[in-house]
Amino acid sequence: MDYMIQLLHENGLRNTPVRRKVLSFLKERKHAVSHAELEETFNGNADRVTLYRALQTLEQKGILHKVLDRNGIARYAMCQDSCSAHRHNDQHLHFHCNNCKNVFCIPVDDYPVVTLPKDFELSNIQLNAEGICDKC
Amino acid sequence: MDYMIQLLHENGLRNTPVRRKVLSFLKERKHAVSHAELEETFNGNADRVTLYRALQTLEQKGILHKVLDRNGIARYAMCQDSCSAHRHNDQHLHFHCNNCKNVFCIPVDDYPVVTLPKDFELSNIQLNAEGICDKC
DNA sequence: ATCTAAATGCAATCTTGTTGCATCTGTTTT
DNA sequence: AAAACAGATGCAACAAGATTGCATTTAGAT
Repeated sequence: MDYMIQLLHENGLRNTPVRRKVLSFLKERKHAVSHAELEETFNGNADRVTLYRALQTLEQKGILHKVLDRNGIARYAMCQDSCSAHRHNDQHLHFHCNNCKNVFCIPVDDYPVVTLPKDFELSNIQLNAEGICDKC
Repeated sequence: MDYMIQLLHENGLRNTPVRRKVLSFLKERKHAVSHAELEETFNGNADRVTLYRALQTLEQKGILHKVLDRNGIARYAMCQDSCSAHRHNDQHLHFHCNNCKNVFCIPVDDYPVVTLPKDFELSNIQLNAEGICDKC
């Protein structure tokens, strides 16, 4: 719990209940969580908008990782240490479970090397997989 | 133009103005197009909903390929010949231009092979790239 | 304890996409 | 060529995710 406070402080963010709770909730999960799920856990103790803004802020600071699920809905997960406000380390695979709809971040050893057509400038590559997760 | 009619006929779809126009428009483009863009080109001559339904139908028949852009918004492109109603050939990369937001389908030779954690069942993998396209 | 910028809560709004239903039209059949 | 019918369209209403404006509250600095 102390860690959350430090994390917020390091990033020049105020230590507020919503942010603390979002972080400690996501810390526990190994998969990316949607706004709706998060809102449920707050059980009416946080405004929808506040939650949206908290997630947005935490993502911009490089604390959370944002990934769109198969329906284009945003999900958030704790970043690896290697992420920062300026660069998210995307060198992992996002596994989308077709049953529970959860998104899992899975490390990948040999990331594919791709050559693009002329005049295409690459900034990063993402790998997405679809299937059924271990719990389903 | 005759080709569109044949294409619709082959798939047991009626030859309607909206479908024909959607197809001939997408035929010209080398990138995936959103509903909004498509609606613009119709200039008020097609209902929003009709357009949504046309795109949906064409995708279900394996004529169009659907891909979500960086904002979770659906974009459609003509499928390769290898696509069918039952199986979309996804063995290509989707390049998302950070400037014009267009999505390009780019063929890839060596598709990555990934090993997942225990009890994860893989059904398919997609490759997404981000950057700046040739025109931007 | 005071002060201020940052965070929150609420209402309103926007965008993407879907559903129900009455009407119209492409195609098939006679 | 006309009738018939399933399939396609248009309109209105709705739903979910997400954003914006603004007044109020609060964390943290002085």
